[in-house]
Amino acid sequence: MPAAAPAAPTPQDRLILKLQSVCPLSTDEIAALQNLPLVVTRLQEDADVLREGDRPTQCCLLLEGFLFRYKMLPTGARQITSIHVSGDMPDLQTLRLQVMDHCLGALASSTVAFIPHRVLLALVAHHPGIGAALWRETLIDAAIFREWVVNVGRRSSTQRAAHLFCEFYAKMKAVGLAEPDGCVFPMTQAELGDAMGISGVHVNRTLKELRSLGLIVLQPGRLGIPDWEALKRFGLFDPTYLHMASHVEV
Amino acid sequence: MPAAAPAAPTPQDRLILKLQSVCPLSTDEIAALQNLPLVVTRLQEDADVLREGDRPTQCCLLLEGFLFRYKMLPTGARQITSIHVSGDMPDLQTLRLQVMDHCLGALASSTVAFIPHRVLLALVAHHPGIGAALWRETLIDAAIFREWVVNVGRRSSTQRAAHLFCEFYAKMKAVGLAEPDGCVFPMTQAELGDAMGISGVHVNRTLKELRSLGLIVLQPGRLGIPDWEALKRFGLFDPTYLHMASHVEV
DNA sequence: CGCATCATTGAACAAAATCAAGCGAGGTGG
DNA sequence: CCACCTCGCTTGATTTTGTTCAATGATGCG
Repeated sequence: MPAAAPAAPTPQDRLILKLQSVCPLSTDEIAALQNLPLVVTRLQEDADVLREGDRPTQCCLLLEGFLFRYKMLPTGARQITSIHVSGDMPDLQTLRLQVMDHCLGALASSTVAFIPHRVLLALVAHHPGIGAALWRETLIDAAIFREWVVNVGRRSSTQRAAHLFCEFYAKMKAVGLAEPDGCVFPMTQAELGDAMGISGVHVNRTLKELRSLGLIVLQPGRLGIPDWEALKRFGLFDPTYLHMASHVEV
Repeated sequence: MPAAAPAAPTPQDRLILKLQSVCPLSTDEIAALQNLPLVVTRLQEDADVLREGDRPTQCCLLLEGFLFRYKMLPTGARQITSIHVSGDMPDLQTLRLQVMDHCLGALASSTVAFIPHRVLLALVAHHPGIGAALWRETLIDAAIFREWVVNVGRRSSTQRAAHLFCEFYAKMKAVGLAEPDGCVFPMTQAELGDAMGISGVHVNRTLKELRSLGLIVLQPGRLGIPDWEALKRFGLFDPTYLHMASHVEV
């Protein structure tokens, strides 16, 4: 038997941390979450977790990697509607909305933990605080969608890209996955285009401009941010809509 | 004392109807809703119910008229993110998100009923079914935001307008406010532009084209839809994302 | 090495913004 | 009553932004 290592953070711990960053939890509630039965699964890059029309019976908690939500148009065009990092539960809404109106896929190879609806519903029924925290999670999701409508509808392509990078970096920082001058970044230019509502070619020119302004250093797999304040200013980024706990700094 | 008229529908009734269209309610829960204390208020056109940064202590139920949510950019540009009809609670998220990250205004003169957070929170605590229904309401809200991201990001301006009209008509129909060939329509062309992420001038040309295709008949205050199926087809409108009760037909 | 994917660039074209002007209905005050 | 004003709608001309098509690098991997 191996010697007891310093307690590795379990998937449950990650969920507890996430919910506590949103609402305080009681000892009882924490204990209940500790005992949550989870099925941990590995996802290939580009694999779909859920497709439009699916009626899932479980929710997933993203442990490692990146997921994203998107819709396909009959024309073949794709619009990405959100990007998710560790700790997110991107299909939490299926607890109350039976049928998926969009797809959920893996932007990079990722690890997720599945929790049956049955278990989550029981948890919410017995622990109102957890229910409140989960509800709040979905409301923050909605706030981010609103901001994306603004981003796609009313910002220039350079501001749009800057704003997207700001949001991504802020989310990464909030879960401790960012360095002071950048973070991992999993999106290709084509994917960025589908997220910003512009063509891939135009993404390239847009990034070129941001680069020439010294606002970003984009290498495959990594987003470098030499001057965070400057990027925020340029993208007119106001993190209020992320509704982060007051102790998280952006 | 006036003779008892045939029971006029109270604001409470409207809320019950709305929630029942989303989740079945128990007799107990219906009784609790019947006794909800409400403050009915009249709003002028263009009046704001809430502004960015506000920390409201009540939610509003739209009884009559039209509200809309929007964000102002530092540049002065505006993006409308949703349009609301009778029965909607467009600030329900304030129950769990203390600070407003956007504005809520009246598109036309309207009547709303205010319910204190305190009362709603007690209701949710004692009646899980009502909590589930309210949560679901906010999730449908989020689903509509997702569709707006797609609309603004990936549809041509004509499809975009057609899709917006489809959504509006479907929502009006669901609350019994539509005729077979159209409905009241409260938006000016400038407001349409701010909802679709295009300029006012371009809205005009877009509408001209939809009109010339025989898809809409737009008079001030009214949206005429000569051929609903044709409009749906043109706007690639799939109402799944509205998550309406199965008995509502679109 | 050869293939696949992603990034990059140029050129022609299309969509939409901007600027500018005019029209028409409704409301107000002299 | 009518001149006048405002607001919303409409249209043309010009410029900007972004798309599409096409081709070329770069990189990594079996």
